[in-house]
Amino acid sequence: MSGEQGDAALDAAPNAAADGAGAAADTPAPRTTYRHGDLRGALLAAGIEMARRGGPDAVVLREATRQAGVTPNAAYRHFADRQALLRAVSDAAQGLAADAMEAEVARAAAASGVNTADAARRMLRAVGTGYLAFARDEPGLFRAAFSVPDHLANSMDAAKAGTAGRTPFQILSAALDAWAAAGILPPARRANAELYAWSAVHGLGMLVIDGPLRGLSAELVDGATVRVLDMVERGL
Amino acid sequence: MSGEQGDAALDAAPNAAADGAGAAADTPAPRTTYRHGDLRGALLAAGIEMARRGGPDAVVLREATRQAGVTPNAAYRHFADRQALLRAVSDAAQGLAADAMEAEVARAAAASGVNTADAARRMLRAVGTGYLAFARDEPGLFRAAFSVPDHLANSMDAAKAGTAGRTPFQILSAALDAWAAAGILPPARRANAELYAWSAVHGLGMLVIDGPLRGLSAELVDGATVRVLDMVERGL
DNA sequence: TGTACATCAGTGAACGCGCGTTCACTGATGTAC
DNA sequence: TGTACATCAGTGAACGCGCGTTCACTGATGTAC
Repeated sequence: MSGEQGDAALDAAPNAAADGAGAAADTPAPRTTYRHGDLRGALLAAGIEMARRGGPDAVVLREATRQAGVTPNAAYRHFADRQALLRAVSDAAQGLAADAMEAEVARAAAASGVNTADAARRMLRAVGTGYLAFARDEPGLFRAAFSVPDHLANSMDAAKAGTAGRTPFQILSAALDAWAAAGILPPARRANAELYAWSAVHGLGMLVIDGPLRGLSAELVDGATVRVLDMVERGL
Repeated sequence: MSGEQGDAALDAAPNAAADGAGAAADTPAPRTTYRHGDLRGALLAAGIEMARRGGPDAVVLREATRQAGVTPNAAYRHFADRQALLRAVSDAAQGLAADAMEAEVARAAAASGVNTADAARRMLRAVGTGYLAFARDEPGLFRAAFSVPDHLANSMDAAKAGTAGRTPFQILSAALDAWAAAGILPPARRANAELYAWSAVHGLGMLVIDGPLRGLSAELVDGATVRVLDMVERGL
């Protein structure tokens, strides 16, 4: 399940995944070879692109094969069914979210001073900022990553099971560990703190891209981002 | 748009909407009269029931007419198209969410003492608790209420426009007004406070019913609810 | 170095399905005179 | 009080669509000898 996160689509920078994983992605340029070469990658890339444009519901198996220049049923050599493709897309989208978060964390780390507590606080804010930047920049992928019904294990179980990989949940956990290490989060409050912090930023993201606050002005969303992070910082 | 909130389905208690608004709802009991009597209500009730079971995507026009014991195109006498039905369902679901929140608020008010600040705090917690109870009890309706893409105006604009009706947003606003009145929320912080509080509870709801924290144990969710509300209370 | 053969990625055609929506219509209703 | 008629809620049939999935197949690959 999250083992699929190691795919080519994920190792590249956020945008590279869509326009180049494998061979022919969106252009149905007729193959010259009988074998496709990287059909799985092409289907995944097409799926990611569809999710980008329309969220998880827009991921259509047949359309993915069309974009890959292949017969519909060829997909079944690589994915058991549509659900399986969707899960792979969701995992990839989570990986892209993680990219965005890590990029923000790296930026914050570069600007940080020596004070550990300060650095920890900055890191957590960066995690939230990156998460929300991803939600706003890529609402379709955001929903594909974090709103896929019957996607198997939940993040906490996966993390406990020790599944490797740099998931959004694990990045958040690391930031909270840093808080604990810096002494600004008492051990008693460390437990499940992921849930509370995540809830706040996730809620803002969903309300703004898909919910009753859709269409809120960019300024208000910017302000809300800062204020929600303030609230988390004070409230933890 | 939110003018549709005055429908019969909404004036009743949460569950009454589904099993009794209009005449024949889920049982396709053959009509005796040529006219249906309350086809609009029956279609809406059927739509609500479908949303309850499977969220907004499960709202199917044809199925609604089937449940109402009517020809597919008869629906077009009452709804311009599927979107219009979905919007009505979404409005109704928001009304049911408001019911759940108000019920919780009433309970809290009954238990409150004389201290205004305390009462305001309790009220806000009740708003959040009711909201999350609704999310957990009726995940399908919750998503129909708060996750319908291209549902027209956003809640803030609707509230500013003075649209009447007791929407979740307005209930939350009232609770925050009570905070301001009680002097526990400085005027400078009152602005847009809805966004921050709503984000936190909405995020928890979405993560838990539809997101990567799906399947979290009830105990953990209970605990998270309390802690998220603590966080909001401290953080505002 | 050459050949037989197992493997399996992709083909081609078709399936059943259910959807939203449109057409020209018919039947019951209730209002005007 | 009775009748003509406009209104409009519902019928019946059909449309085009695109989906996911299955079937029996064929063609290229690469490995074993």
